[in-house]
Parts: sequence; C-alpha cells; structure tokens
Amino acid sequence: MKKKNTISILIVDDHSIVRAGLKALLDTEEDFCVVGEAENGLKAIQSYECLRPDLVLMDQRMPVKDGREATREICRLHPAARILMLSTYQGDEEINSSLEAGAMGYVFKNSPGEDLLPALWAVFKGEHWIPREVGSRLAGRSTLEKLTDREVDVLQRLVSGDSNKELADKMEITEHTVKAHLKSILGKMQVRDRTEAVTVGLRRGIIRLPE
Amino acid sequence: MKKKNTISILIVDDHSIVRAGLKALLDTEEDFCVVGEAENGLKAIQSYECLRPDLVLMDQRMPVKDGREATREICRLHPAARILMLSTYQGDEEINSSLEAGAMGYVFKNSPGEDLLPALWAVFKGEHWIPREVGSRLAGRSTLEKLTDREVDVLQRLVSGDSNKELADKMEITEHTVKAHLKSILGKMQVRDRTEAVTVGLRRGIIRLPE
DNA sequence: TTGGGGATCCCCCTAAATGGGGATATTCCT
DNA sequence: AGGAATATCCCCATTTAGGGGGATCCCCAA
Repeated sequence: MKKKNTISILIVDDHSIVRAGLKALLDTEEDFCVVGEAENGLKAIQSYECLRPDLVLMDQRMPVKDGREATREICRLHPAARILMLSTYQGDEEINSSLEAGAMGYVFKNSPGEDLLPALWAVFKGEHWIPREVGSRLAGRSTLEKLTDREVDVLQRLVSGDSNKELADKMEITEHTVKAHLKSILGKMQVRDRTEAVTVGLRRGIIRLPE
Repeated sequence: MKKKNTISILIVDDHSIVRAGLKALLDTEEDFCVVGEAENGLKAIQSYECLRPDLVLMDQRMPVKDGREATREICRLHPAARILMLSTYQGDEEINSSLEAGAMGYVFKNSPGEDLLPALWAVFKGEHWIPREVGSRLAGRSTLEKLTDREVDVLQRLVSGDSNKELADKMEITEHTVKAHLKSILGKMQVRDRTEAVTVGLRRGIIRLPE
C-alpha cells in the first residue's frame, strides 16, 4: 500500500499490541506509511527482502533472533539500510552494540512519544540519532574490558543457576575450564561472585533472562 | 476531552512511546476516548482520583509502584473500578495476583492487537477477560508457596551479589538468620541456589533489577 | 489461651565456589 | 614466522554456600 512520496516503514516488535500501537501512531503522520510488520528478527530479515522499506523501526529484545542480530544481518546484505532501534534502556552496552551492528539510531521506549518522529526523520536522512543523555557517555567510556564470545556464553548460562559442574557437562568441557572462564568474567566485570555477574550482565544488556 | 457516550480510558505504562501508540490505537475507535496517561503506579492512583475514567488500561511492570500495587490501591478506594492489566507474559503467578488485586482482565502484549478491544469491552461491561490459554491453568494450580515479606526483602538484596555475611551486616542480623531465610527461599521457590533464585524471582516479577 | 507462623538465633557437616599459581594448543593478525 | 588472544586443561589453597538438625521469642487469630 505504499503511496508516492511517503516514507515506507517496517515495524519489528514481538508484542503485537505494541506493533498495532506504533502503526496507529505512525499512520497519523502523512509522510509515513507502515508497509509491513514482523514479530521477530528472522521475519524482519525476510520482510526486509520483500518490502525494501525506507526505514525499519526495530525492537531490541525479541525471541528467535533479536534486534541486534537482525540489524547486523540486514546491514550486511544491504549496507544502505536505515534502521532505528527502539528499546527499553538496558545499559550502554546494548546501545553500543546496536550501533556497531549497523543501526543508525536508538530511541528509548520511555522517551516522550514526540521523540520518535524526529528520530525517524534523522535516520531517513542518513543521520545518526542517539539519546542525548547517552551520547556523551558513549564517547569517553570503556575502561571495562570486553568479554569474549565464550565468556558471554558462560555468563548467559549462569542465569540457569547451574553449578560449575553442570555447566561443564552441558557445554561439554571440564569444570576446570568453566572455572577459568568464570574467573576471567569476574575479573573483567569487577564483580565478586556469579550472582552479581548475572545481575550486572542483565543490567548492561550483555545477557538476558530466558523467555 | 471526554465526549458524551464515549468510554473514557486512563492509560498507564512507563514507556511513553507505548502510551502514545496505545492512545493512537484507541483513538481510532469512536467509542473510546483516552482521557489521561500515567507513567507509574503512583501517578495512576492520582490520575484515577482526578479523572474517574470508565476504564484503566494498566501495564504490569513499572518503576515506583507496579501495576498490581496500583490496582490494589485503586480497587480498595473504588471497588467498582474497571481495570484491564496489560503485560508481557511473566508466569501465572503474576496474572493470578493481578486478579487478586482487583483487575477485571488480563491481556498479553504479544497477543494480536485486535484482542485489545474485545477485552476492553468485556471489562467495561463488568465481565472478566482472561487469555484462553491461561484460564484452565489458573483453576487447578498454586502449589507455589508464597514468600514472606522478609524473604522477599532478602531475595531482593541477593541481586547485589553480597555474601551472606555482607547481607547480615547490612540487614543488621546474623549470618545464621540470613541463611535461615535463604534456605526457606530456596525451598519455597524450588531452586537450587541463590543465582537461580534471583533469576526466577526476576522472571516472576517478585523482585527487580535496580535502576 | 493455645496454637501457628514468622523472625531470629545456634550447631555441624559436606559440597561448591573462589583465588592464586600455572600449562598447552589453536586461531587470527601482522 | 612471530606474537597476541582465546579456549582448553590442571594443581593448590581458602572461603562460602547449602542442607540437616534444632531453639527462642513475639504476635495474632482461632
């Protein structure tokens, strides 16, 4: 249903009601036209291929494939894609990695509704859009050491409450190795124990609670 | 802005953009009229007092005071209040306690957008509205023991990653007592260790991550 | 008033987690 | 080829967590 001279938008969010709300919100604007919806990252990639929208409004956390992964994939195939990430605030890590993945902008769900349209316009014009309160931090930060992929893997598994032995079995490595990773995790994150590692990881957006 | 013969609605959600979306969605319906918004439970109570809307569309998880607490409070003051809870699926416990608190209905954010209107109508007419897939379970359940206030307190403090000794100092009790509470928590929640207790507690909405 | 639940405290014991020191192989980058 | 980073494994030691018993005390409701 794309009309001439309107900006076509693909909405990606796992909450159907939120999608309906966003669509209603954008459809009140003459310049924007919601041409498609997707409920997870995988479907977002498929829909992008079919629809080639001018903009993608993408939620961060979704089942199956999250916003970051979908963004990375879409941008790999279509470097000119314009993607605006929409998310609850989860820590700078999440914003940072979204931008790394190729998103052009980032808007918090709890920022005023009026902020959405300027952000969409900016991204459409190829500009970056980052919440003011974060922009500064993003520049002069990062004394925090980055976790390796494997360490993130271990950290994510910690949320299950498994012991080191159980983790070792599930990961098919020895308990020694699990402990080695964990030691590195605790050191890098500057936390005292696995419980704090999990809660800090959740707050920073490094890991998430299972569905 | 309430017109004659329309149903006035108060929207409560901590995400401004979601509120804007819901408002846009409801305003496309002739019969509904969004007369107010609130961003947390406290403001919801205040707004309810001022506006006396026909319906409240209330998000479950919010800072300051969550949907359950606000619902309990509003229903205590106004037993005739019609409140529809809107939330991500978080386990039956959350639904159950919402209904106990006085909500007339419960809708998942990831159910189709079309489900919202019938739910609002049902609640407006004084009927209950519960997601089909949950209704059956709610009847024959509840083997989960409830945590005491003190236990919830301990559980919440676990997210800091403190050791039992540190918790004891901060709570000004002995480590023995902390361990006693913890033992009870682990037993009631049927989890194996403090880390799992924290993640399960977060998922059930019993506790939350600090801001 | 008698009971029960909750909060507090105590002991003992085993299993688990943590912190220190290592070693080796692979992969990737220069 | 050389070097860095990563993942994997191992030893040691101490601290902590968790499970099993308990015991008071207090308050509130039957």
